[in-house]
Amino acid sequence: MNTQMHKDTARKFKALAHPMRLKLMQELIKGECCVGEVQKCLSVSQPNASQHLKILKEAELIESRRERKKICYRVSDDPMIRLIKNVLKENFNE
Amino acid sequence: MNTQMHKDTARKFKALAHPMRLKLMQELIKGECCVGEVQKCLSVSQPNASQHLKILKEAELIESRRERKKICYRVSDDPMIRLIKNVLKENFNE
DNA sequence: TTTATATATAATAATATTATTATATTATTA
DNA sequence: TAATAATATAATAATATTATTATATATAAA
Repeated sequence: MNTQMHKDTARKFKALAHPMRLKLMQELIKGECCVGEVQKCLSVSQPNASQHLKILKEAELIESRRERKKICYRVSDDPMIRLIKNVLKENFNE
Repeated sequence: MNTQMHKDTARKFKALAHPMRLKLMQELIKGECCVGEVQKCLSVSQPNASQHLKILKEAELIESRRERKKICYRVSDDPMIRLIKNVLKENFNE
């Protein structure tokens, strides 16, 4: 009964526990996005997009790279990603 | 892009986004438990056990039945349960 | 019908999360 | 080097979550 593992796993679930961040993951699973694209796609303010991306990044669910002026985000190679894909498949037929 | 579905899914993730509730699910997946057993097993106060159980129940992840003086909780037949089992398998080898 | 047992709820203070607004950083272009 | 574009961070007020304490409810036993 490793409590640290429970904390880590709960942290990832917490990162996913927001409708906007779920939509965000859904988009990133389709393919890499920069912040501006996220903003447009989810109709959200720039700082809010940045904040939500940060939360997902801190949970190690996504990663980023710079491409000239833009920062591109993509899903990371985390076992949780496969599970999220399954959730999306079940709930959204994707 | 069904927003209601995103809300519902986020609600379930939110219910799972707490170390104690993860442990709780882990125990309930092993088999039905009454509140007193949960209390002992997780070393938590009686009201706190009740509150966490309530949150999982409202997310429709668990169900309950009365057995004389006790209330027994069990995992519900929700597609999310299978995913949680996979998470536990990956993270805890269970 | 009083007492004990098992669980739930209410009230609450401490902490965390959220969206918004303003500002800063970083990289490119003029 | 000044201006612009793209993104991040800081500050903050509103709201939500959390654990704790006290109290209530519901069932069973004496």
